[in-house]
Amino acid sequence: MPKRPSKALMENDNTHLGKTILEDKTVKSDGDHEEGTPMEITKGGHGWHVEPDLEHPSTGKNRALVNHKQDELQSAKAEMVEATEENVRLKLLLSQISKDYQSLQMHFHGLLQNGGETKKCTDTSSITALDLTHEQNTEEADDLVSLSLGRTSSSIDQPGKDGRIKKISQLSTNGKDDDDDNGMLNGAGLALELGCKFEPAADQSTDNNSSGGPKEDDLAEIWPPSKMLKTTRSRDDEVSQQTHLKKARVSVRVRCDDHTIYDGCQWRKYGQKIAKGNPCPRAYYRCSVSASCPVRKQVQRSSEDMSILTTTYEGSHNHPLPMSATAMASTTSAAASMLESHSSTSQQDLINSTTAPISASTNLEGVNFSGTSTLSQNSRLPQKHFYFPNSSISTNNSHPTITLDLTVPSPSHFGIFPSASGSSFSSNPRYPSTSLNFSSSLDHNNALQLQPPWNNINHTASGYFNYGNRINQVGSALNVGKQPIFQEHNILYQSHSYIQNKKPSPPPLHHPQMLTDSMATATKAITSNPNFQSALAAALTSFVGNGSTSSTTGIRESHQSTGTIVESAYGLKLKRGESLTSNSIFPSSQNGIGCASSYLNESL
DNA sequence: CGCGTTTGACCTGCGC
DNA sequence: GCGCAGGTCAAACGCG
Repeated sequence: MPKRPSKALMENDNTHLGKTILEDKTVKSDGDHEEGTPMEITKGGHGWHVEPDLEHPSTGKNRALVNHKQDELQSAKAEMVEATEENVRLKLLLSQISKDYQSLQMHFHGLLQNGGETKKCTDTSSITALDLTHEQNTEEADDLVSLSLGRTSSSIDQPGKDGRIKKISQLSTNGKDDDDDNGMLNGAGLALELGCKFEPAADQSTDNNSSGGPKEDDLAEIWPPSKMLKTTRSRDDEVSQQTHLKKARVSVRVRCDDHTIYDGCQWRKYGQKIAKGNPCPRAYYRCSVSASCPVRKQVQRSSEDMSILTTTYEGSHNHPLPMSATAMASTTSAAASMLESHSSTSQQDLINSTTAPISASTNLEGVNFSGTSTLSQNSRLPQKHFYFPNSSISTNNSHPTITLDLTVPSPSHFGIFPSASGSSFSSNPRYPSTSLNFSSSLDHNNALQLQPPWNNINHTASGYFNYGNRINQVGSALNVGKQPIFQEHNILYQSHSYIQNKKPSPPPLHHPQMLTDSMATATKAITSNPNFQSALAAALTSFVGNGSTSSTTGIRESHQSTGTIVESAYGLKLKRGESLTSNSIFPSSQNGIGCASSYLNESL
C-alpha cells in the first residue's frame, strides 16, 4: 500500500500529487516489473513504495492479485483526490488568511502614520475594544507576532522599532521573516512578557532619566559591569534593550505551605540569601525555560506569618511562555505595567489612582475586557481607576514594586477599605511600592466556581501541556486578561504537575484556590485600568487566542469540563465571535483549532 | 552522568 | 571611604 503522504508533503505539490503518483505507477508497471523488482511509486524522491512484487499480469494465476492491487490503486487514487481537494481548500484558506492579514496590517499602519492615532483610538468609543485589539494584533503580527503584555504605550506607537521585539520574533518564528507566507501562523507564537520597561521609551527617558543617559547606564543597574563583560555582545544588545532603569517588580503574597507558588513557569534556583530582619532565607530563581530569559523571581516566607509566601517577579520573558504560565504572567505584567504607568506620574497621582474606587468592581463585564470599557478606554465608564486597599508607599525598595496581597480576605470587592495594616504612607522619592490587596472575594459569585485540577476531568498529572485537551487549554490560556482568566487558573492548577512534578501529592486545596481566585480578581482590576497597555496586550493575546481557537464550543467545553461557568465570558465570546466573523481569519472549524493549537504546541 | 540545588565568596549599590 | 545589605556567581554536592 502506498503511504499516504503527510499534509506537509502534500502542500508541496498538492494539486498534482495524485496524478503524479498514478503516472509513475503506470510507467513502472508497464516496464520495470518484469524483473520482479518492487514496484516503486516515487514522488520527488520521497520514496513511496508499493509492495509486494507484482508478477507479470499475463499469468492467470496472479490475475486475482492484480485485481486486488487495482482495487488498492483505486482506493489510493480516491484517497489522493480527497487529499488534493483538502489541500486546495487549505490553500484557499491560507490565501484568505494572508489577505486578511495584509489588510489588517495596512489598516494599522495607516493608523500609525497619523501619529498617536492609536492612542486616540483608545480614547474614543468609536472603536471597540475588540477592534482595537484587532489592530494591535496586526501590528504585532507585522513584527513577529509577539504578544507583549505590559508594554509601554510608546512601544505601540513605534512598532517594529524595538529591536528586542524583533529578536523575539526570531525566536518565535525560528528566524523566519515576517514576510513569510506563513507569517500568520508564525504569528501565533506567543511571547508573553512580564513588565514593560525594556524599551527605551521616550516618555520614560524623559521622566526618569532626564539627563538622557545612555542605555548602558540603565543596563549597568541591572547587569553590573562585571557581568556585562561576561556576556556576549549580542546578548548585551539584547539585554540593553530589555532593561530600562530599575525593572519593575511585582510581588505576590499568598498563603502557601510549599516553598514556591505554582505560576506555571520553569525556574531554576541560583541563590539563597538570608535577608536582614527575616530569619527565613530568600531564594533566588531565574527562568529556565530559556537560557537567555532575564526573568527572575525571589521567594521569601514572611517572618511574621510563616504561612505567607512572597514571590517577587522581575523582568520580562523573552520567549514564548507555557500556556500554564500565562495567567501569572499576565497578572504580574499587568501589575508591573500599572506601576510603570504610574512611575512617571506624581506620587499623589498614584495615590489618587490607586485609591479611587473601581466603578464596576461588582460587574464582571465591567471589569473584564468584554465590557469594552477597559480596553478601549472609552468613556462608558467615567472613572476607570480602581481602588487598591492597603495602598502603601514604602521606602525600602530600590525597585518600583507592586505587591499583590492575596492573603487578606475581605468581604467584598475593592470598594471597601480593609484594616490596612501597615498602610501608612511614607515617602519614597524614587520608586513607590504599591500594595494591592486582591482578596478572594469572588466566592459569592455563583458564576465562579473553580475546581482544583485534581477534580478536573481534563487534568493530566504528568503533562507539561495537556495535549489531549489542547483545545481547552489553548482556548483558555489565550484568553489572557478577559473573563476566561478563570480558565487560566485551570492551567495554573495544571501547572502543578509540571512545575512541581517532584511532589507526589497535590498542594493543599485552599491555597491554590485562594490564589487563583485572587489572581483572577487582581487581573481583572489591573487590566481594567485604562492606563494599562498591558491590558491592551492581554486583549491581543485573547484575540489571537480566540482566533486560533475560534471555537466557542471549545471554550465552552472547557468551562463545562472544569465546572466553571462564566456567563460574562460567554457574552464575551459572542462579541468576539462577531469580530472574528468579520475577520474570518480562522474558521470555526476544528481544522482551525488544530492548526493553531498545534502550532502553539510546537512553538512552546 | 546530567541536572538542579546548596552555599560561601564576591560584586555592587547605597547610606552614613 | 567604609560598612552593610542585596544580589549573583560558581564550585561543590546530591539525586535520579
